[in-house]
Amino acid sequence: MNEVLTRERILEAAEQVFRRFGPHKTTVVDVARLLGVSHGSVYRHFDSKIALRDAVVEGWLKRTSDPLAAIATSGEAPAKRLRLWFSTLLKLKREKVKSDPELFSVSRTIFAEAREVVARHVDTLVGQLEIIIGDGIASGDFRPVDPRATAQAMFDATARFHDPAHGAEWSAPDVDAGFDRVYALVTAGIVA
Amino acid sequence: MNEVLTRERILEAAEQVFRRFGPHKTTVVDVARLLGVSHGSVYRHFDSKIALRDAVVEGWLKRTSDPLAAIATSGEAPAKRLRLWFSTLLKLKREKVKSDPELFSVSRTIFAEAREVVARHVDTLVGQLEIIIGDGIASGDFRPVDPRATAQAMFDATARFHDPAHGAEWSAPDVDAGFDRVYALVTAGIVA
DNA sequence: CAACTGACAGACTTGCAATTCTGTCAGTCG
DNA sequence: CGACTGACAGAATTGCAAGTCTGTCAGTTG
Repeated sequence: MNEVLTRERILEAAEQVFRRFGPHKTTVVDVARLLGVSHGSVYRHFDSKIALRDAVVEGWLKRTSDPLAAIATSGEAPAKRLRLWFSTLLKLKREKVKSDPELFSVSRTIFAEAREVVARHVDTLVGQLEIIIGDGIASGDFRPVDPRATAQAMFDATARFHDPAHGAEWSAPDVDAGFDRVYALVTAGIVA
Repeated sequence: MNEVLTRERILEAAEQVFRRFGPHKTTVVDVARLLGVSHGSVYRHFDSKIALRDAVVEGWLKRTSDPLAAIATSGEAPAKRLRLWFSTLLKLKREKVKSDPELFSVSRTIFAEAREVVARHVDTLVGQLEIIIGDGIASGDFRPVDPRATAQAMFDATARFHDPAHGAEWSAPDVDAGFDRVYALVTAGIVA
């Protein structure tokens, strides 16, 4: 209340309110109220409600990409690292559906609206895959494929198992078997 | 008007009205009116509006699976046949989004609500892929993989390019390149 | 008597008045 | 003078009254 109003404090409050009321019900006035300021003050730090929402989504997505970055740049053998990267991605995504299915289903809409932020996130993830594949080629574990194109293709090929658009299918009992089949197929194409 | 009222005539009329007013706006009374009967008569042939809608969608999906069946059982070389099958699948799906986005969007709703119709359709398609892959193994063009599991994996791996949940992404300019990358990756794993 | 109608109850949808929200900006405060 | 407020216009959303639809069934028709 009596501290300086910063971008960070607003983001923190916004996330708290998003979580409580859901992103669509949340108003700028709600966020301002939690901070004990008028909503006009929020507009000194964010150009629009959309800018604020995008910033919150960005932070939220970062919580997925950061642990994956650690895996991508670890010293683990590329084949093992690749498998761990994917299983962690699926684990993180599924935890999100389970822990808050309501927020997850709303997040699908939010993602569709915040295309740019999500595109950047996907780019980050594909970049991480590219590093693993590049390392695998260098070590001779993978065939000399184009790392960027292959990273993109692997990400797209596994979309059914990590894209929020398919979230409803993840509770089926045979999803794990389905992913294993796809993973076996796509890695069959790159292992030396 | 003066002919006997059959399931087929109702389906025909229903499809016509669906196409004209959009499936959400269409009422059972609209369908009955086009046939010159009361809506009560429609209920002699279909248990509910949902049953009628499902039957219409079933016929619609058949228009995708029938031409694909012809390709799957053609005498073409398996590798070429596989490629043709997929490019036809994508072409048909994209035509549907373009020519009738309203009807297309309802099929998305049906995915969540009445899974049975769609599940049967997907089973049919995977079965067709299985035939092509089986033929390819017999001819020595493909490695001796499990045809059913591989068919399922190929279908899942290409979901982003044919699953209605991703329909909005198909208008992007780089989708074709994206599909080519994924196709190259998954076939790299099976060609002998 | 089989094929059909149309009135009906309750579920669902629509339109729109009332309310609430966003984004601005002239004005206050320390 | 820079951080902040709050009244305001127009956009967006909500709630709910009025209207429409689904599914049924007793009654009509050829």
